[in-house]
Amino acid sequence: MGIDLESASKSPSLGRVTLEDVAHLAKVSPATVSRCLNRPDSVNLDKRARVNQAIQTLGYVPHGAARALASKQSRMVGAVFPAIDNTLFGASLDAFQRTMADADYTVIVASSDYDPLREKQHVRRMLQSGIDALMLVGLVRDEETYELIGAHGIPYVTVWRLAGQQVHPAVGFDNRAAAQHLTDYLFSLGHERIGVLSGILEYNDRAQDRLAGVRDSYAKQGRTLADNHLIERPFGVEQGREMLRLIMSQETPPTAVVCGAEPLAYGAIFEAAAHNISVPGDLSVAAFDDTWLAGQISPKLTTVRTPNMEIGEEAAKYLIATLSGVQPPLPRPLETDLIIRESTGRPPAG
Amino acid sequence: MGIDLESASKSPSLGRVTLEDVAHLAKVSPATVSRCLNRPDSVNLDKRARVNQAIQTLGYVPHGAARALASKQSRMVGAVFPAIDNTLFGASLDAFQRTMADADYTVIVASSDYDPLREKQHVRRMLQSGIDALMLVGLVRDEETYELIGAHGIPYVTVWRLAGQQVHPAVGFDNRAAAQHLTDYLFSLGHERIGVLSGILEYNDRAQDRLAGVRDSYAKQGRTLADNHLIERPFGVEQGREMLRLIMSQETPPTAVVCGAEPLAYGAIFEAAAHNISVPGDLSVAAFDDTWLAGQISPKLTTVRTPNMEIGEEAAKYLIATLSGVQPPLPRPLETDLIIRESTGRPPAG
DNA sequence: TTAATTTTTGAAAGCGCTTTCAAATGATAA
DNA sequence: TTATCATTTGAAAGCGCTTTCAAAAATTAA
Repeated sequence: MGIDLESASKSPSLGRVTLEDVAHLAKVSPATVSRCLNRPDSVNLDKRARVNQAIQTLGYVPHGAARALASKQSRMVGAVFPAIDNTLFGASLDAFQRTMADADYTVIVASSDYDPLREKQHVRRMLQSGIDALMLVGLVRDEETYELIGAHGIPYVTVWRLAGQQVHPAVGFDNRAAAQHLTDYLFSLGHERIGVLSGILEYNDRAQDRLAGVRDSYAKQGRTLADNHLIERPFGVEQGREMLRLIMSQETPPTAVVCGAEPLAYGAIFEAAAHNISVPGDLSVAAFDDTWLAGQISPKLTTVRTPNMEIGEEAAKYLIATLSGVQPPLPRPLETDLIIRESTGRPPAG
Repeated sequence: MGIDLESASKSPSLGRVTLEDVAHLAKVSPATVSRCLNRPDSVNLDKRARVNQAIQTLGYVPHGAARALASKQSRMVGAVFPAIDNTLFGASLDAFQRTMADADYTVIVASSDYDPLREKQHVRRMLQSGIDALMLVGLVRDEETYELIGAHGIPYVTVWRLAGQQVHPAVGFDNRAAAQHLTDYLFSLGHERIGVLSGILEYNDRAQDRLAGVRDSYAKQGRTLADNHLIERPFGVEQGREMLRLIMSQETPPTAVVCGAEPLAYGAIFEAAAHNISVPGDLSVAAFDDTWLAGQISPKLTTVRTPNMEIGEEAAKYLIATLSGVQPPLPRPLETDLIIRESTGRPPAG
């Protein structure tokens, strides 16, 4: 059962160093050691010193599972993203993890591949691991996922969109308004046929919102988005190229396209170049995200800057506050900016 | 103390559902329920059915911390990357997480920002959380970090380079050989002055290896890399631009540059374009990574394809095997490919 | 100085599971 | 049928911590 003072020097790595070992060495009770770890102020100064000293010399590392079992909190939080191999969610995850680490939380991460069932699996697994809180992207998911979380009674937050009618706490921005604003701008340049290159809409409420925003803008013009001016494909440059080809081969092609995400826009721009379609001369291209490439590529991309890092950070802060007993105000919507660069302009004369 | 048969229906969410509750409902002992969870074959068929049924109706979710405490394994593994907000490590993380999830492991992730002290912090925290295994990038780190891991006796694996002299298990590829190969190619085109645009070398053995590879190639030519043809900056497009400006303003600028990572190369290409430096006419540009952009940008980038996903997957497999008692063979070096595209060519005539 | 409070401490009872060990059951051989 | 062995089962003892509760020590008031 652990080590005591003398044997410590003799057999340094004989089994795990426990809190009890520390207690022995420091000549206090285990309870006191525990207090030193959790509420140091509640213990006498010299005893605290002795304990810290003992911890030091023994190289004691608390046993998380034991703590979690006894205290009913693990100091672990979960985050499930649709994908984690891209800059977009990567930035959110990075900020989330940083903020959590600063508050001494560890983060478990998983990617759902835009699949609600897979997401549910991950949530279940995380719940089982004992997470204290959870971050999820968007609001649309398998109902059972919400039930699982509810049954465990842990706080959670959804990100990358606003709550809408829903009751779930949300940290994000108004995709719909942003899309409308962007489309309004395109209309204001004189465009009349504005196409949409969207990611897969199913299970992706952010994409749905953006499409709705475009439609709102159309409606304001007393127009409607032509069916053949909306194309839907998975996110990716290749897909962007393909979609551009498709949409430009319509009988009456659009003079501008709104892309649901930046890779799509890059694909569109590359493919346009390959077909001698001038951007923005013949076709305006706009998108969302404003990643590091947007301002570098030629033509520089007109795009809506989305608060990727802020989302991760604010979501973490919200959860941390909730966990520490503070009931934080519902997070305010984050801001987006329309960044007008070179890829958009007036429609061609003809 | 939990719920029993009748009260279950009356008060569904009154406290946590425990294994004991399941045992009651199924009319077996807790031990048997535990066996159903862990080694189902060791329990009688109809009893197993009763238990599963009970689990179902009660919505029982095992308590991870309790399991970890009793069984001495948490089914959690850790991964700390220098950064997680980029496609490169993102792809590794993604593959790692996927593979781990398939083996029913949960992954804790953190980013160290290329800072060994921060990395040590994260490792400590993860160890405390009770991870069963750990993945780390590169070999160079605070010695104490290795000691911590050693003291806990958990398996670990390092990635993104080969083990070299070191005794640490490593899943990766030979950065040095790849860099040499790339530089050889540039020399074979007739270049004589090949510059290097490197990431920060300190604490980044991958970057150091790549630089060494370039030097190897120089040595083969009986030449040496001029000091002012090596520039070192953090990874980023902006930095790439800056470095290109710097290196091209030397008295005798290089006719080719090897970039330590792709963002640097894009920066270089963009900045070259801005200064009417033709790529590859006036300057050849080559890099590492082969991300989604490399083949799309103009000029298409000559680059070394690195096995990002494979790394994550193989690292996970290695750890999973080790954890399941199989002593896996030390992982073999992964392959890289030199992908020659448009950004490299013969040096200018003059 | 002593009594009344407040603060600090330790003993002990769990937290929810796994796992040993021995008992009970079932299968097989004689 | 009975003896022998293999398979299933349950009782009980932890795993390493936290936390209540009551006792002890330190502080303040009287």
